Amino acid sequence: MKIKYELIKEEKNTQARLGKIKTNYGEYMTPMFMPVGTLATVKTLSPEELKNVNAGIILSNTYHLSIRPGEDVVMHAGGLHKFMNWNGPILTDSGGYQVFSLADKDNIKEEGVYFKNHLNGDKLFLSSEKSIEIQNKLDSDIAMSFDECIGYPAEYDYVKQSVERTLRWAKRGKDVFNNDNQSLFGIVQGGIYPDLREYCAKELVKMDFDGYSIGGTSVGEDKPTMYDMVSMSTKYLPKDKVRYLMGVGDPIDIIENVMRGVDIFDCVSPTRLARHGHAYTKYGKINLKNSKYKEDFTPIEDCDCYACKNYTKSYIRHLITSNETLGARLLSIHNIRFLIRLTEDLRNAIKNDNIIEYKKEFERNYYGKENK
RNA sequence: GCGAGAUUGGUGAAGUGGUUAACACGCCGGAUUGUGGCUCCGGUAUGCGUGGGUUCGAUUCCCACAUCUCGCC
Repeated sequence: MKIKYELIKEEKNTQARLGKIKTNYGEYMTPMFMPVGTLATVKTLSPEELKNVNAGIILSNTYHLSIRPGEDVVMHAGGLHKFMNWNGPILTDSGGYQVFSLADKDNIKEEGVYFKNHLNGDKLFLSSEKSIEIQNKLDSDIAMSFDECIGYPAEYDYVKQSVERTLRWAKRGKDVFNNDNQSLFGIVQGGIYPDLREYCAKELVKMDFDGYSIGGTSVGEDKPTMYDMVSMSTKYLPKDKVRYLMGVGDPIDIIENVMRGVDIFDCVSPTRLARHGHAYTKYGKINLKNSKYKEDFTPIEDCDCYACKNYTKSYIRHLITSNETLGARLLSIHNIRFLIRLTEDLRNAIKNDNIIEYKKEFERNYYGKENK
């Protein structure tokens, strides 16, 4: 089936929305946070551990899986869910972000993008049609259109022609898309330019996608600019479809963008920060590698996750500084749980129409002096 | 006991009669937003075994002492 979004409630004072999405693998409330599992694994976590932090949809990647093990391997395994033993919904990114992070601008052509395989240097080609075909074989629940994620700063003229091309790619992908068991999202680009965001969003809506993403943010711009980019995108998206802000993020960014009408987020931060020894806490991000935690025999914080229920900062610090994988795993569990719990709290705030107060309180703690 | 060589941060070490004593590791911090776990960026010896001497100036040259290593008795 296609995913279905049901708008349950709009918050009184902001554009925040409480919703529910129905998928092939159950129903989930939004706003929600999707852990990133690029290579068919949320790094260091087992599916059981993901369930235990109350994860809903997880994200995986077309480009990476196509290189290794190859989409045919995944297909022969019976699809991504069976392959990785995840019986929840999966969204696959199209490889569009890799256009931004891995390809040379000169290699972005109308027909598609020429990459150098980041593992062995092999020449690779990814196009709108090919991305859809791969995602089809991977058998994700939600596929993304192939787009160009534009960096910042970018000249108006470049962004304009890039948006036009992204729209043509979206159309081409949709034309070859033929799978009643998978949904397809369009991606709003347009950089920092309001008229291009508007144009892109409206054109995508005309094509009638199953959901809409906002891309091209968090690529070097400052926070107010990023929030504006989101506002000028959600403004033109239909209320009866889900909105997904790609690659964000940071706890404060999640709150800010929920207030701008975003339903779904994903970000590598919780797991990447974990691998580098950082933990989110109510009182801000902490670095467990700091020597002050050497003999801190208390949990990371008052939290319901497995790491906080069973381990101390001192022990996790020891694991991280010793490069033991359990350290990264415990911190990943905590950080993902932190962001998922944040979205749970935001859902309550929407129900109670007090999201502005919630944000103020959150920021007071997060940026406060306590525990620093 | 005699002879030779050595002694520079937490570690391995480079180096020079004249501004801030190289580099690496470690350590101490920081970064990380549609994932390369890679990585990146800062900081880290007021000091060159100890005490004298030569010199305008010594970690560098000279002397004594201490300690270490290797050889000989």
